Amino acid sequence: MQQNLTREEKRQHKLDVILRNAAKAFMERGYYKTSLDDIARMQNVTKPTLYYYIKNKEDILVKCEQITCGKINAMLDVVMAKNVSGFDMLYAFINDYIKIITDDVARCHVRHRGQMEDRELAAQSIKNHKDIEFRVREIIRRGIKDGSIRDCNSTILAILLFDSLNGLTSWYHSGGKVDINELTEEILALVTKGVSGT
Amino acid sequence: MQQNLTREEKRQHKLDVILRNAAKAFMERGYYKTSLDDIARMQNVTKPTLYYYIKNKEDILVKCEQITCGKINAMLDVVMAKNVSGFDMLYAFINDYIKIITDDVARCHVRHRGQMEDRELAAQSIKNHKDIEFRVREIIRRGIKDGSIRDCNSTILAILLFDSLNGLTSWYHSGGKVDINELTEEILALVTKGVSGT
DNA sequence: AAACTATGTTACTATTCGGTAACAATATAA
DNA sequence: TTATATTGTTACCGAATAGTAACATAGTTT
Repeated sequence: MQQNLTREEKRQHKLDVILRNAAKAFMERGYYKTSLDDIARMQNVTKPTLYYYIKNKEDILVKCEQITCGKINAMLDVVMAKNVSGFDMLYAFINDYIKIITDDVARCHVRHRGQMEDRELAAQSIKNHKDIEFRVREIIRRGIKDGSIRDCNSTILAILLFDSLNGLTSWYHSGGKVDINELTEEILALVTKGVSGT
Repeated sequence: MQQNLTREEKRQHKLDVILRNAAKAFMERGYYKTSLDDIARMQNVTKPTLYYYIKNKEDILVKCEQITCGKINAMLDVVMAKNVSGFDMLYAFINDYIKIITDDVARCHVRHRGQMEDRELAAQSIKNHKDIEFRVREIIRRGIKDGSIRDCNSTILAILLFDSLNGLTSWYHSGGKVDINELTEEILALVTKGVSGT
């Protein structure tokens, strides 16, 4: 029992390392320019070993997605349960979302979302994101209803919001020059007030 | 002479068709999942024929970029020459930018910018975008100076702006459900006023 | 018409890479 | 200790595909 758990934990940990390294490489060199041999080398193992942890190359993307969507939905559960205005919910969501997606695994997911070659997997991937988008739209609708958010097309706003936040993944990476707190401040100010001068 | 021109025009036209078809395919199936044979088939020619018009596969991306950046810079020349406030310039830029990038060749450029395998080409590609970003930052700085734009970090604002606008390329395509004018309206309202309720 | 140039084809090469079969070693359990 | 499950390796296959060489044909010029 104790041994089984330890073994299972070791296994889980190795999978995490694989995903993290693969995600990082996919972001730096691109999915197709990163071979499974490359990824295996990072772990100091050989390619067939990877197949003990993943089903195939695409499965790496799927697993990155599951982890990331799980985090986002859990965060949304918390945020949407609060008894605050729609605007405050949206504010909290943006704040937390930035923290979640500035991570290699999440960045990898955002960049490759819906691009699996397997039709079913791609469809599922798109659905996962649509579900999240729908929940944010619900937040926006509540905000419009309670007057805390300007009356606008909630669908377009939700998409635009995700576009700008997800855009971060292509240039922001922890350890860079821009401080995440300043970045978050600027984004929240921009989303809240827009660019107009006083 | 007349014939030479016609021949040159025909050549240019064929290149345009190749770029347009390739760009569309790259957006739908992805760069690596679209083979040169696929692209050739769309023109009803064979792969080697393509090499009469392009240097290699990456050259398609380079040419899409040249066309698109050319358009954007020409537009910026016009917009920045106007004798109006920084805010009005930014407004005009956004309006025109949306029209430019909702086109397959431009979308292809945005999606593959800086991802060439050739180091030099990738560097040049990034520089091309940075130059444009710098010009927009200049617009923002002018707006902050003349008070028409809220005091903010112009670098971050420029990046965020491009992120949200470029994000359009991954979901908006002419002929879809969303009307480009309504989309533009919503974006301009969002950028201008933000999401806050009155 | 003849010479030349532009445009296109068929057939091939070289390489990369995802995935697998067969086998080896190590750890755990009985 | 012996049997079993887990984790890893070496060596290989098959398919895809970017790019090229050699050859064919149509259009243009003189």
